[in-house]
Amino acid sequence: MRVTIRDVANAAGVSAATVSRVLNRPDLVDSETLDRVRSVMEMMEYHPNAIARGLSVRRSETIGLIVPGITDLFFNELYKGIDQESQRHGLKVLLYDSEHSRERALEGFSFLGGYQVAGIIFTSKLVTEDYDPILQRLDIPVALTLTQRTSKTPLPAFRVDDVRATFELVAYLVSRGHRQIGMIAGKQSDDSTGQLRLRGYEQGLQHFGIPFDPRLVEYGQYRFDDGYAAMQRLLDKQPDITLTAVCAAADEMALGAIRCLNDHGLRVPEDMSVVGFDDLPIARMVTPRLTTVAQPFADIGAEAVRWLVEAIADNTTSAEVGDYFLPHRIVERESVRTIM
Amino acid sequence: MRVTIRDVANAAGVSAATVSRVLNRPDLVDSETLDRVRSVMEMMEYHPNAIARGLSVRRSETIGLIVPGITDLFFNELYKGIDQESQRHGLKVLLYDSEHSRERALEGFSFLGGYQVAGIIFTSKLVTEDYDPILQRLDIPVALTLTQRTSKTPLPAFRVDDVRATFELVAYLVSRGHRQIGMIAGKQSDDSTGQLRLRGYEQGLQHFGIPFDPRLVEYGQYRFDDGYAAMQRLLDKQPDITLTAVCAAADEMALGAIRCLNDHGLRVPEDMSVVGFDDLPIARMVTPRLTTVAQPFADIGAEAVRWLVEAIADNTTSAEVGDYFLPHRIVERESVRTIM
DNA sequence: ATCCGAAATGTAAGCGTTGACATTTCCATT
DNA sequence: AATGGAAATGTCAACGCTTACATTTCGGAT
Repeated sequence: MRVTIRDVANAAGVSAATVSRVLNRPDLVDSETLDRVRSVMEMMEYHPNAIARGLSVRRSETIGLIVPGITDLFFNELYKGIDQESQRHGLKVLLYDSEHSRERALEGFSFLGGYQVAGIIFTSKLVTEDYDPILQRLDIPVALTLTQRTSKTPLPAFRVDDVRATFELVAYLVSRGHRQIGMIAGKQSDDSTGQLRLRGYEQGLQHFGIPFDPRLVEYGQYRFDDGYAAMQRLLDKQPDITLTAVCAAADEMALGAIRCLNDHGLRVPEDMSVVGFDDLPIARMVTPRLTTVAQPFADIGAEAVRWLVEAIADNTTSAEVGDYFLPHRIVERESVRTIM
Repeated sequence: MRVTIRDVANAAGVSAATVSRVLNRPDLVDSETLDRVRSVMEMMEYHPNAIARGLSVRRSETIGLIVPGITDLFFNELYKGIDQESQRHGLKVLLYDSEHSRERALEGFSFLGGYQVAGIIFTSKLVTEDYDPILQRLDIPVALTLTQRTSKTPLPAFRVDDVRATFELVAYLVSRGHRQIGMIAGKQSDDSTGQLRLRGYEQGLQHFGIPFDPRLVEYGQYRFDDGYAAMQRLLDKQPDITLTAVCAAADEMALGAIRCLNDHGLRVPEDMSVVGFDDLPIARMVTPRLTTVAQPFADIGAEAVRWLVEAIADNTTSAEVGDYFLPHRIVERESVRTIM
């Protein structure tokens, strides 16, 4: 049987309330008592029961995190940012993997609710209107990361400006002499991010007077194999179309595209330039090092936590709601060739 | 205010105990009552409070997971395996990142203890004797993954046979005509896995009558940059030593080594063969695809959970303790050249 | 010495569940 | 109709902690 607050109290010759106070409001207890109780705690190896505390104060010092998939390569950085910032505020994070399923994501909310989380960070490709009922009923703050809000419920969204970033990526390519630029975009139907990046691509072309050709864009679900397959389809359209560069909506897809090109005996960047999106840790590990736009995943996570902490403190379920754009950055490496 | 079990009870005209029973022992309640209570729950959107339940039954349906670092590339797979198997048993996993620090790892135990976890999966480079006091005092089962037990406390360890696997890797290299094989090993001092793999390397050489030359081995801490630096040191020793292949103790270090080689204008596998260890998802994404030994991370995690579940049920803190070797597998890809 | 307010500590109820035990209901026997 | 026992339900304390409120202690001002 673990040692409880009462055991400590008895051993120290005080009441449980006093022990509780040395834990939570040490300023309220006599310095002598404080020392005594503390040393007793030490001696007895007392560790407060977070569950009991949670029940008593009616909320745990915990925030929930719902992610679409643990194995998504961006997950690690995002989690790191969230975890570290949470710790700074004495919060614990409870993880929930929605496995890219809408139903599981929805379940996630009530699951986390059962754990009395003080707030929830939600990451997903998409937040649609079917979330509204749940969201509305939730009496704890929710922050979105890496997603655009599309539901009616006002929710803050922490992300980069995907349109702008992709626009700049195209501009970068153009500045290197490219005019025939393909796109491997995110699956449109179920994903707002994919749409935003595609729009950025279109705007980029338009801005430089390059006509948009739908044949130059293929779609995928952000994974390596999707990138590979999309590149393959692009290649199959030759010689109908010709490309000097491909812009992928995610690093993983960019790697897939590169692999596909390599398998066809094409070299990057000599024969084809490829850019990605995300700047995953692996982007700098591969050959050629991938030119891409960096998303500050850790900052995005940390920022979301900060917002949550504030919202929790204010007891508003919606502090300053809106889109919070975090700065992206084009990381120039080796996967783009300059055309004269 | 969330709806509680008593609210449901009132609304359904039964006692809280009955509601509790429909939740936990539906067989004990009249089918009519069952339906009624259930529909009331539905209607009121009742979600049981896991915290209160945990306090009442004196343990949460939760297991703790302590990992050395979230950003370690193998983490995702391991977590996935653990999470999925846990779910199957109605368990939730609570994550704790020790950030590669011994102190934090130790803290992890009491932290998780505070959450009344029913068991703990511990992953780390090293479990030394200083863990013993804590481990011994813990009244919940603990399973190790990816680590060898070095502490006195008997703990089950789920991992691959590192010695054997590295041995086979060397054998593979030899079968491809290599005799001058370098090694990028794990930092010896603080890491048993590193030692095991080095031993496998030595045994491999010995088995094939190749003299062991300490100048051919360099050390790193498993990260990309360590691999890069170690490869650099190896290269610097030329022409004192000559190498046709390098065996890295981790995929990430193998990638670092490859980058280093590339930066020196050397091609893999034409100029140098490289093998890794882990078979991370990225191993198949890079060019050349990395030949490596696959660790079944997900299975390792799942297996550990299964053991834990059993130990929890048996209420032994140590069911069948010992080393559980999971099958590894050499994955032959493109980073090794056959020498005639 | 006396009194007062502040400081320190104690008391006890309550957080939402569960589970041992007690009570009631119901049905099959007789 | 009476009875026994199983089935269904209810009562209440307990889980470990916090917190509002009550009580005691203390030090200074009178």
